[in-house]
Amino acid sequence: MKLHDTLSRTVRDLRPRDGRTFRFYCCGPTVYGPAHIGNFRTFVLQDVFRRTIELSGVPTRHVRNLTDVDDKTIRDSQAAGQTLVEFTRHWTERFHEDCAKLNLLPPHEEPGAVGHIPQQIALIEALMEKGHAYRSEDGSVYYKVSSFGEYGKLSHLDRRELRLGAAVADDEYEKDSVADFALWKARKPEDGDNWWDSPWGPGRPGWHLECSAMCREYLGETFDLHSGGVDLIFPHHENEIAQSEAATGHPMADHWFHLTHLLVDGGKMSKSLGNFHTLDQIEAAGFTGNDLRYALISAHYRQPLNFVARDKEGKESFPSLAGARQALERIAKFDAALRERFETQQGTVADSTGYDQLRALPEADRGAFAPAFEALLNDLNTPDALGRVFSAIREGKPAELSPDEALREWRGLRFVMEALGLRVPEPDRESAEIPEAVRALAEKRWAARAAKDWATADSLRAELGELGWEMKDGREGYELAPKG
RNA sequence: GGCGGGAUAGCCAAGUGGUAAGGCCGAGGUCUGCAAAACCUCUAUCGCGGGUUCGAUUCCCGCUCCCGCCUCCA
Repeated sequence: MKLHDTLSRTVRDLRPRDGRTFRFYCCGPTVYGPAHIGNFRTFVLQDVFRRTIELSGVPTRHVRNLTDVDDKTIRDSQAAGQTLVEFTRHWTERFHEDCAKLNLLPPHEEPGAVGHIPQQIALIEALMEKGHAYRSEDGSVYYKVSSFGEYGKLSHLDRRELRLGAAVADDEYEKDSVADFALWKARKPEDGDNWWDSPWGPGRPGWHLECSAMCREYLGETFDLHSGGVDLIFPHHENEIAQSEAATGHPMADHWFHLTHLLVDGGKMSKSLGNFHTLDQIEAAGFTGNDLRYALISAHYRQPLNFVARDKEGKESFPSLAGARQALERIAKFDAALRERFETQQGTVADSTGYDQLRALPEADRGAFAPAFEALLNDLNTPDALGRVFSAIREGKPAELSPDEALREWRGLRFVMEALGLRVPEPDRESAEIPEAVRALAEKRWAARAAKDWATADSLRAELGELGWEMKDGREGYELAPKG
C-alpha cells in the first residue's frame, strides 16, 4: 500500500524490510485518566492501517507502548493515594475496555516504561559512551542535541528556531543548552517512591527514552514504521530519532505515519471549553463505540476532522454520531438483504467471515466492494472507501442476485467492513426496554389493525406517540422504537 | 517570527487540468389502510484577487480568515 511519510513529506510505498512481516510502533497513551476521542481518532486510524496491511496479505508485528511513569501519573497516583503501579493498572484496564468497544485489535506487544528500566539505562550508557549525553550536577542526564547533526530532520525545525521557542519557559538551568532534553531525571522529593537506581544516581527515565528503548527491544534497530499524533512530531519523535540513531548508527524507522488532530465543533478539545469527550459520555448519550469509530474514520487521516458535538441550538446531541448511526444502519440493511438471498438455500455462513478467515479472501471474490478496499491501499483514504461502499450499495440489487452472487457480494462487504473495523449492527435491534404499558397498547393496536378498525388503530398510534414510542408495522409483526 | 494543515452544498466529507464521490438532514415521488421501511428524484460553479492554459475547484503568485506545532499533549 501507499502511505504518506512525514520524513520525506511524500506518499511512498510500504514494504516490510524483512520481506515478510510489517513491523511498526505506535506511541500509546499516558495512563492517568480516560482517553478522549481525539486519542482514539489516532488509535482507530492506526488500527485501520494495520487491518489494511494484514488483509492485503502481509502479517504485522504491532507494538504500542503505555506511558506509565511521568509527572502526571506520579502526581495523580499520589493524589489518589495509590501506588504508581496500582494507579496505572486501573487506567490501563479502562483503556483496554474502551479499545475493545472501538473494535481495536490488541497490539502484539504493549510494553510500559516501568517494566523496561534496564533497557533504558543501557541506551543512556550507549549514548554516554559515544558522547551524545552528559550528566549534570544534580544527577540528571541530558541528551546533547548539538552532537547529532541531523537533529530537526523530521520536524524541519532548525536549532535557531528551537532556541527561540524553548527559551521562554525553561527553568532547567542544569542543561548546557536549552534544546537539550532529559534522558534521566534525578530523583526529586515529590517523586516519592517512584525512583530507580542508575549509574548516575537514583531517578527516573525521561519521556522520550522509553519509546527508543522499547522500539529497539521489540522491533530492532531499524523497523518499518513509527506512528503517532502530529503533536508528537516535535519534540517527541525528533528526540527519539536523535536517541536511537545516535546510539545505533542506523535509521530508526523507514516510514513515519502521523495523524492529524480531531477538532470538536471547529476548535481544539479542552476541558476548560467543556468539549472534552470520552467514550463513557458518548455511551451515556445512547451511542456505541461502533458509531464513534465510524465518525472517526469519516475524514482522511491527514485532514482535521470536525467532530460535531453540538447542534444548531447548542445542545450536546452529537450530530456526527447520529449521522454515523444512520449510515451504519443502512449498511446493515443491505447486509441483511444480501444474506436473505443465500441463507435459505445455503444455510448460515456468517461464521465463515471472521477477520482471520477473510484475510485469505482473493480480490476477485470481493465483488462490488473491491474498489472500496483499493481506496484504503491509496494512502489510507477511509472517506473514499466509505463513499465507495455506499456507491456499491446504491448500485447493488440484492433481489436480482443469484444466491452465489449474493454470497460473494456479502463476503466483499464484510471484507471491507473488517478492514475498516466496523461492526455490522443488527438491523432490528431494540435499543431500549419497552415498558409493560407500551407493550399492551401496541398489542391492542395490532389487534385493531388486524380487524381493519383503522380509527382505533390510529388513536392508539397517537397514544403511543405521546408516550414517546413509535410503532412500525411489518408484514408479520411490529417493532417498537423510542421516538426521536 | 519559524514549521505545517485547512477554506468544497444546511452539516460532515472525497476528488480531478476538461465544468464536482459519498454520508447525514431536508424536499418531492412510487409503494404499503395511516405511519415506518425500501426504492427513485432534487439541492454546490469548489474563500478572495490575479496569472499560466484551448480550458482550473484542481498548477503558480498575492490576499483574507481558521487550526495545529515550536512548552506537557493522540
